[in-house]
Amino acid sequence: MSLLDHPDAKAFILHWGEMGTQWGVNRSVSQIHALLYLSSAPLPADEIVDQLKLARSNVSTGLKELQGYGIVRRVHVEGDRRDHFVAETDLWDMLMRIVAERKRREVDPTIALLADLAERLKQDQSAPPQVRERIVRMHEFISTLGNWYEQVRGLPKPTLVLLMKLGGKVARFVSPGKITRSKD
Amino acid sequence: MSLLDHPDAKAFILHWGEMGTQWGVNRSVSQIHALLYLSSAPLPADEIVDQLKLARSNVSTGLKELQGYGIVRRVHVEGDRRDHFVAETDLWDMLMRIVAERKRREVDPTIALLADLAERLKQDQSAPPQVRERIVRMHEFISTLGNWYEQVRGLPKPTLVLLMKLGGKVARFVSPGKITRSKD
DNA sequence: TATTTGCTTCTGTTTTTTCAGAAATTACGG
DNA sequence: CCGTAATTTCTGAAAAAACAGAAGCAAATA
Repeated sequence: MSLLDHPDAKAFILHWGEMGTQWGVNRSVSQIHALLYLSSAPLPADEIVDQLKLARSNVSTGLKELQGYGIVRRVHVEGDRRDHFVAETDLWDMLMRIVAERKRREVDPTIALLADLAERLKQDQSAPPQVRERIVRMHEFISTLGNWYEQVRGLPKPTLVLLMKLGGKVARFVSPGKITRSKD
Repeated sequence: MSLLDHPDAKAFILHWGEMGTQWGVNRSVSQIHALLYLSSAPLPADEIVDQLKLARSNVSTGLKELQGYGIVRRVHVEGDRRDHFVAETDLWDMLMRIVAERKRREVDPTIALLADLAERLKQDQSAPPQVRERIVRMHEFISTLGNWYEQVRGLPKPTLVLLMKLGGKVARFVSPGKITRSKD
């Protein structure tokens, strides 16, 4: 029996698909992800074809994409030749993997380009000062974000969860003006 | 003289445009944004048309979109009937505005839907337990992220910058196991 | 080793998005 | 107010992306 027959599961899967399109992810890909996320058992590609009414070829491509993000993996099912697929169900892990991959694909190349431009502009006397200054600042800004991310993603998950729950209260430790020094 | 004649400015603008497309933003829109970001003076729409070689109509739409994000604003230029436009140059403000707007447009509706589905599923005995459980967890997860964001965005900018620089070191205050209690 | 089964890659079609130009509307100056 | 300049909205064309089905390939079975 298909998950798509449950109106709520269906609503979830369709919405997830639309979400994807808004963030530059193919609709089919995010629908496949949503379906696997809700599924209680590993699904073979054919099953996904039937439920989402997609062509076999696209399901194949979509699964590859999701595996590239590391949020879907192939599993072997006893006595079945076909590959089966399951989605990551730990939502922290899922988010972290998505962010990591998008950084790798999109942000890192951007930082590399900005570094390059900033470097060249520092030499170039003929460049309009505004251009130099603003590209340099953009480079610094995105690099700073990148460094912050690299540090935070290294923290153990329970710490992250704790920090998240703490919300704005972390600010108490770093009231500006009084620089908090760690006693190493 | 056009900014597009500077190879570095041009590279920046073109790359910014491609970045946009990857995150679900129209290429023209992000190019317009990049051009305004680098520009030393407010630009009228015609100027943008000339430099980026876009149709006047699309520049109009693009500017409206950017104003919707709050990262471009109209300014009046002495003795010129035409509207002129400038981009936000404080990158923190820029980022915060983009995030705020995307949350409003895409995340908030998602949370609303998930709340709805989770609510209904708690009643529904016929629903597969996996479906109920996972939709509920997704709702909790995204809501938690949303709450965290709402708190953090309220912090003064200098505090944010400080926290960012602190990076993973904030973890020292919240070592798991030892729950940090605030003394209110 | 031939045959079936499952998976992927390729190709042409369909759908969606982007975009230019025309038409319409609004604001401004005389 | 009338005419003109500036901007926005509408519409159809062009470009890009998504997709289905076919063909190709690989692996397993017999």
